[in-house]
Amino acid sequence: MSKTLQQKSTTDQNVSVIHIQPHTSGLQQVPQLIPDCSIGGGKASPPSKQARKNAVMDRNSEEYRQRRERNNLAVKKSRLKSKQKAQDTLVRVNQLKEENERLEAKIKLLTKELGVLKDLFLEHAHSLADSVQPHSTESSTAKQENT
Amino acid sequence: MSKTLQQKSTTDQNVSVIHIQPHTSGLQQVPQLIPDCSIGGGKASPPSKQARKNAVMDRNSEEYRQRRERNNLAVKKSRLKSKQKAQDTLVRVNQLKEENERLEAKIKLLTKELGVLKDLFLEHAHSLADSVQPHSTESSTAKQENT
DNA sequence: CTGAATTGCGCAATTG
DNA sequence: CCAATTGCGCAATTCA
Repeated sequence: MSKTLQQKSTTDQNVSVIHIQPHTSGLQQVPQLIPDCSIGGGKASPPSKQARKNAVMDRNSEEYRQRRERNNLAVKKSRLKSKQKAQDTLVRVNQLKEENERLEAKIKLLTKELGVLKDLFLEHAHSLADSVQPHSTESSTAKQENT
Repeated sequence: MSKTLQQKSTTDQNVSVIHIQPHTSGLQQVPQLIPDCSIGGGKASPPSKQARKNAVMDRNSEEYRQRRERNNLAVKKSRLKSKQKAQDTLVRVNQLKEENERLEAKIKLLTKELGVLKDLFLEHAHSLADSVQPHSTESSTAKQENT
């Protein structure tokens, strides 16, 4: 029942993996290094970031580590958010359930009240009928149920 | 808005990572190899599975690979289940919302009916009052609201 | 103890 | 380019 019993070191650095060839294995051979796609082309390649992406990017590169760390942070954030939302949904379900019970109770009450009033009405009707024609006790015993 | 555009290779094998020191880095130095904790001790170590666990377990070991594969499968299964449940919860929310609307509509209807009947009653009451004492039109105009 | 199920985490590909 | 998502595998734990 423990939820938070994992805490490697927060600052990563303990993973020390060496993804030889991370993913790209039998799918899309990433060009190991692209000399210079646009030598005298358009606007002169800004720094040289495009190269890094295609050149497997050193896993020791500071650039790389910074990116990874930022992404890890983003991932954590995203997952937290996701879990929060899920929990909120569960709460919502409970609220709706309660609301439902309240409504059903109210319906029950209203239905009961309605029944009482209708009965009273029938009695009155009978009284009136009796006072007009003191011998009719059969055609007015029907009741209505609303769905 | 595309959801499923990731498909490395399903059969793994493309990861080819080499977690030098997987997790245990600054937490609990796993003894690289335990000679024989209980040499002439208790009951003689059964087979040799205990060793494997403490001995970092070769990442090339078939034992290891099989375990990993099974776990990966279990993980996938578990996550699928988890997502399914989340989705079901969302569906549940919608069902409850609809149910709520139905109930509220019904309440509205019942309330209206009740109002009509009550009005009829008041009229009758007035009629009766008029026929008995033709000059009392103030003490019976109150209405009741149920909460 | 054993194997399946969960869970936190980091990686990489995508998406926005 | 950057942050947010998402599928995935690893390892530690928890369950059964």
